[in-house]
Amino acid sequence: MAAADSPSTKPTRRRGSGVSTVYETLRNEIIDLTLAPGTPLEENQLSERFQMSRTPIREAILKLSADGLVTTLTNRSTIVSQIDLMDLSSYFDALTLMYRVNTRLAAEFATESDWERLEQLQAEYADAVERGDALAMITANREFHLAIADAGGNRYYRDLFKRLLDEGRRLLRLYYISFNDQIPREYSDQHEDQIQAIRNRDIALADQLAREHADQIVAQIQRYIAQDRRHNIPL
Amino acid sequence: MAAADSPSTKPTRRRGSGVSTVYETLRNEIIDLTLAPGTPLEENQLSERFQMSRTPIREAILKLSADGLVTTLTNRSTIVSQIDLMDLSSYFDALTLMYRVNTRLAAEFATESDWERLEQLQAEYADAVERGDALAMITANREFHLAIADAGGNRYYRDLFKRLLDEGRRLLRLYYISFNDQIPREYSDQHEDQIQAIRNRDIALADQLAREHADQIVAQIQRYIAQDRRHNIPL
DNA sequence: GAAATACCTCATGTCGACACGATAAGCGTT
DNA sequence: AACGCTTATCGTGTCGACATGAGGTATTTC
Repeated sequence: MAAADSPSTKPTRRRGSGVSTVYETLRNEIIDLTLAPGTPLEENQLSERFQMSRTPIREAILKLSADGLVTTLTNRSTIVSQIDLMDLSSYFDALTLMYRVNTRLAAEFATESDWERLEQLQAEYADAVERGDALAMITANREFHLAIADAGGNRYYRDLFKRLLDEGRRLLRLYYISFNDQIPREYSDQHEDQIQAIRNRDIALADQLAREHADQIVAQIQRYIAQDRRHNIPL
Repeated sequence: MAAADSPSTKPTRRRGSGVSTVYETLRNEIIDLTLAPGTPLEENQLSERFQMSRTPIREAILKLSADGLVTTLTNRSTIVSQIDLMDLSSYFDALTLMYRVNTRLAAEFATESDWERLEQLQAEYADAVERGDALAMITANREFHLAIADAGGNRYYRDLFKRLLDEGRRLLRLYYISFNDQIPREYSDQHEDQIQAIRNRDIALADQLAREHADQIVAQIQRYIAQDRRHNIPL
């Protein structure tokens, strides 16, 4: 029964791997702006690209849809979700709040191993800053903040924070572009201060730092967008 | 081409309706505890029940999984998610915070039409309380609070709030059971006070009321669970 | 020449079937 | 009799094909 006649035609990836492969690949491409907002995702095309049937593709797209990363028009193609500038204030508001509550919880509940993980991730971040590697910065930054959320231990806050960081990674990209991929040293140092506050279980200070950190990022992005918009005003 | 030979064999629901039908049906059954936590969901069985292929079933289950309502074990059956009592404090914490921020935003930004909608929903809620109809209470209560979130206008807060209300509807069920499906009048009145605070744009008061409302529900559920647990202590 | 209409194209929604993995059962061995 | 191995069974993961509905296009009419 083992019709192993043509092993070449069967790369036979592991059984349940199809969906997650497609999901993670597309997710990264969307977040890194490799796939621009508005880009249509055709199942057939993806099917050919990933060398698998439409079924896993479909399920991956469904997951992306649940994450809000793609928008699916019924009976019509699904496209990469737009970054809508209308909701920016909502976004910044939520991001700031999640920064704060997660940092507060981390200051309250983080354990020694959490501290170590934070310092390790911060080291990676600092290294990326040193090298001027924007992609690495974004990744490390995300990991750093997610680690804070993990240390805080609230699943719901963590999930929303993750969503905000992911959905906003496209915005964050703007943030780094606005510095020409060179983050001033002081911004990186903010992370260090946060770690210290968390270690000292100084909830008030941690909250304050988180708030400042968020405000700073928000202000920077807003400045960039305002500037960018000026160029796009149609006359 | 129109092979309408056997119209009886083709009830032919509308094209894209399959997934959402299954999704909403199962979702309600899970939330109403008709499907107890741990119940396995077999695709074949559901396929037969809903009279459609496994594909739409599969996609519906995937959406439920994204909502955290079901847990899928790879290559193994998917089951209705457990209500894990470990995360209760996280849950209550997040619920309280979402109560507060959404109510604050509503107090700040709600328009006249929002007020009207709130009063209408509150009337429905009061009516359900009057009749002692627990299911209607839960539904109306959910609608009421979601309306507040809508009035607040922050998509991210709204979505998390919705998730909390849904995921917690199973818990909320306990809340109502603890009153024997009879909500004391004063709790219902809290809604009225909230509407007033929102209308008066009294953010501080709205926040205070939201906090008290949430605290109250949390305390009640915790009391119920503590009581319930005492019976289950194994010796 | 412009608008409305009918047709055509094509991506999605749905279907039935097959393959693989994992558990459960049956068998043989020590 | 207990343990390990082989085999049966079941459900998921994946596949290719068909049906359907929504745009786009060409044609026709005013």
